[in-house]
Amino acid sequence: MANHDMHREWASKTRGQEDSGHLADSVAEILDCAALCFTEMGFQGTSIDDVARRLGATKGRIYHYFRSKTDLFFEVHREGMRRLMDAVNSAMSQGGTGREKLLHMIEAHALTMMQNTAYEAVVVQGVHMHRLSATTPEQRVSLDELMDIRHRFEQLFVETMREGQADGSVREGADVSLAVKGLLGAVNWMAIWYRPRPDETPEQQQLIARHVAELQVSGIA
Amino acid sequence: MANHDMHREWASKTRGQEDSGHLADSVAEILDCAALCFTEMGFQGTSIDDVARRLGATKGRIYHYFRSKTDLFFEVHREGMRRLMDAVNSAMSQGGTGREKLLHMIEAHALTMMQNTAYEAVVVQGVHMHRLSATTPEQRVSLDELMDIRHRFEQLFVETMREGQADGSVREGADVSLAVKGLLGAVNWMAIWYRPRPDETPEQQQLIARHVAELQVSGIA
DNA sequence: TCTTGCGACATACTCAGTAGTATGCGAGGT
DNA sequence: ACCTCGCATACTACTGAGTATGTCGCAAGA
Repeated sequence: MANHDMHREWASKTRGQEDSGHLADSVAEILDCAALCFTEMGFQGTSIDDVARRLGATKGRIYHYFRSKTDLFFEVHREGMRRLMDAVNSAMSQGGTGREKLLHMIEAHALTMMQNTAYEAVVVQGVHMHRLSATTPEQRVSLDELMDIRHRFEQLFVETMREGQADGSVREGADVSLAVKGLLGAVNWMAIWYRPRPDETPEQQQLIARHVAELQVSGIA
Repeated sequence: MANHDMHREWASKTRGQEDSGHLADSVAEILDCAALCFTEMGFQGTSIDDVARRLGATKGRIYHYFRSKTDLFFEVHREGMRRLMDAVNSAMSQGGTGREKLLHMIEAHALTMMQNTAYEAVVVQGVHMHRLSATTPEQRVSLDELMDIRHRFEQLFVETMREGQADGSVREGADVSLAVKGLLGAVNWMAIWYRPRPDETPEQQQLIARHVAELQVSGIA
């Protein structure tokens, strides 16, 4: 019970300023291992013991910081979304026409997917879970919160695309909402097929990301 | 063991000509319910008892026709892929330039996604599972087989796009493989966000499908 | 007509795995 | 000397896949 409150405090702390202790390291380490396990074996397919084993520890350590398996999953998801948001927000705030901004946003999104495969694969999984009715009452609150963030994320693209239509850099007549769902789908799907080559340089990653973004903006014809 | 062989025979029968008995109905009914359960609660989140309950029956009925839960899942997946393949193959065989064919193929794919939400959601889930290392030796054989079909499916798009580049209807310079992964991602992502409106007519569905296809071919700019 | 066999399930188990808990325990700070 | 943090250990209770066996109806042969 005291434990329980501590977790929540923790969540807000990490979201705010980084605590300069070993605590943050320990939590981050757990999140990293959890992200890998969830990515490789899925949420239900991963047992807490799996994560613990990967940590070289036992359940005790995990349950000391997280109330439940679901809580752990959501925290990984949240971190993944945070990284996505940061990257896209940053790209969006660098001026240009609507079309240019959109291009940079998609590119940033793609690059983040490629550089955080584990976390972002969990994010994609979480979006899937939204359909899933199999959630306890309390978990649904967390899920809804995350889906709200997800929605705001999507709105960033919608707004920028509308901006592009206003300044003439994006063609009119297209259903903006549908177009955004399409391009986000294309990028999110990278979680399925993209695997970093062992010798892949950041420059090569950037090239792929740019290519994906250009295709979504300009099409193939 | 005799049971086991029966299942396999069965699979080939259903893939060939329809048997005009109650057997096919019973199996199809199970597949339908399983597709819904897997879609709503995920593979691991669905218990055989869940499927049975939805059928208004018990485990016995399911295990009479399927060796294991995994087998059931794969059979649903296979059916979903079959429907996709049929639709896309049919669209591809209707002439036109490479670009036109590609447009029709994407449209057919999208429409199939919208008209078979449960089965196709399972297909998407199955593609996810390919990453998952958590599969028993024998299951991996089935999974690999399905991934092979999946790969041939993807190749249909790749070939058609190359055809389009040859006849000048698709622009050169684009990485064909990457482009195909992008557009397939956009369409597959429909499994996440698309829900048929209660009063949605087939014509409206067709419009959405066409729009999605056009966006992928022409881009937004 | 009887019965014999089998197909199509239902019932009643087993048992391994797993989320979550309760408690122990050493180290470091005060 | 004590107390709390940061875990490890040792449970519990339950779920859920798979199995073994029973049962009922029907169809074909004798």
